[in-house]
Amino acid sequence: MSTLATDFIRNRIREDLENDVVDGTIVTRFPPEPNGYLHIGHAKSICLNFGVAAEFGGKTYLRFDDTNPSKESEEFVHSIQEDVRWLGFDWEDRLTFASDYFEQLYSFATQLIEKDKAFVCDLTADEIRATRGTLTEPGSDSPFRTRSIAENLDLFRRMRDGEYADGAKVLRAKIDMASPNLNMRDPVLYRILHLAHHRTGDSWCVYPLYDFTHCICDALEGITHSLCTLEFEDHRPLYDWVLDNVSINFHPPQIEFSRLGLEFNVMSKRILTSLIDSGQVEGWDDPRLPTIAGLRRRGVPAAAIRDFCSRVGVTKQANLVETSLLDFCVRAELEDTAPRGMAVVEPLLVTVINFEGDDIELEARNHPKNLELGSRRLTFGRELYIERSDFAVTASKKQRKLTLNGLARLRYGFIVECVDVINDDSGLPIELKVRYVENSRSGQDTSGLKPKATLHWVSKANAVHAEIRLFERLFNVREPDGSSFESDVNGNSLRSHHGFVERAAVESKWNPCQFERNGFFAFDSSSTPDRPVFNRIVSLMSSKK
RNA sequence: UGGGGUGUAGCCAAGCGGUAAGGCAGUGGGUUUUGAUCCCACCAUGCGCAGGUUCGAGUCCUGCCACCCCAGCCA
Repeated sequence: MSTLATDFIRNRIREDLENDVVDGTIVTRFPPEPNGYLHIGHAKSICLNFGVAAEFGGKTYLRFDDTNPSKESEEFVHSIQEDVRWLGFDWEDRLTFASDYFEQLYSFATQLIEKDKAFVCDLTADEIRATRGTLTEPGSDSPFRTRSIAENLDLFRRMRDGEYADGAKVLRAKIDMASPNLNMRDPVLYRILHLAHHRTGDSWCVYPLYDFTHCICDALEGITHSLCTLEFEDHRPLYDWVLDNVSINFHPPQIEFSRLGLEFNVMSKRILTSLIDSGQVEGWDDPRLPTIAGLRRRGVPAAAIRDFCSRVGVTKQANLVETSLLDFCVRAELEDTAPRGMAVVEPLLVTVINFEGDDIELEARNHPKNLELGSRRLTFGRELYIERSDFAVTASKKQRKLTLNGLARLRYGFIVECVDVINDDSGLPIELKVRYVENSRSGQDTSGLKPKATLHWVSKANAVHAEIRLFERLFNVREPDGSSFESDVNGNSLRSHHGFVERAAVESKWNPCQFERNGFFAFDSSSTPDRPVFNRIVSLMSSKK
């Protein structure tokens, strides 16, 4: 976090500053389309754009690229702002919308017509596709390409005035139908869409396309470095063409970097949307999703996401980052600060048969090293719970478990010896009878006993019933493409348990916290005081074999 | 077989002609009442391949190969 990043973009900016190609202040922008929630791939771009500006004393705009009213909505502009803010970035007064510039955009389009650089085309979408040519063959000119400037001006005006139906006409740039770059084959600049826009309402029925809009907005806002992902590399000539042919005295350079790939995850908004629509997950904030809202609900700290993005770096190489790196960042962020408590996910009842009288109060540190986190009282009594998986009738020497006739230490409490196991009809243990060693109390142990296992536990008197949700990867393939949810989606990605959490963790509202030996947890948003729900953010690292 | 890109360890990623950073994962060891944390050590005679230039090449040149992106009136 503290080492300053040196990637090809920051190097470029440093050079531009030194060579005075920008005058002192660098300006970037994060330009999401409000047609979905943000995901961790967007976080990479957000961290880059806002991070770079902060590092070089510059400014960053949050600009919504809202040129397609058929897909966009106010819900998404709200969620996106919330997510960017939560990630820790501030656009101050630089919140803009491409739709703020619709009037200027329209007049720039008119300019293009006047310079004979654009024309109104009556071809249908299918006809345009058919005359675009292929990757290896040139396209052919539209029969409307030779319309007079005056006619084009008139027609474009009438498009705006609503005289034509959707799709009846488009405005096209007049470039080169034989260009090897398909984006340069007279690309469509404006289309007719009789659709209300979430910000401009019914003011417009013609909407500009990305290639025409984005570069102009960048120029108008004085963006000194327009950073985008690799798939726009082929659009750069068009980005430049538009700015070169319109009266704007500012021309940002477009610089492309590779998108983030995270194994066992999808970043595609299309696939994310279908996951939600098909009920595979609960919504955009499902804790199994790599969305910012999902990560936040799961309990992942924003700082961990920032750290992750910084560790991943910025290059032009296609990448598929392992989830272990994200897990590492989450653990690293929580290790020093998360209070420790104990929770039993799959409880097994334990009766301490030689325990009599009042419960004993024990003291437990809330963190093994960070003493500022203080300590809490634990009660030890006749009945308590341990983790089912911590008991086995017999176990190898390698395994650290409580066994029949074996010893184990209850963390911060006493050493116990299991003297009997009671099974249900199917042979599953339902209760353990143990004896505790009176002089083995933590901190004042004179028993001389050294059990291999230290177990987490919750005494019955101190236990709060809680739903505990454990997550696994949503997909069981490293690079899901969304083509087959049936085979690719992990049916076991959510396992909900009814367990017990020690009272202090619930009452003190530790969030996030660590349940020792189980992982880091956070309250789910569905949690209520009398029905706590915990999400496991990430398990602990384990060297167990 | 058009155009645009990218190839350095299992995964990221530095390197900008002077003899392969760092992180994650992994392995071995130490500390430890969380199989956690922390600490130490190990982990590319090798940089997609083949030639060439050079005293010297991951870095320069040539030729191959592989992979990614592009034929929306999406962004």
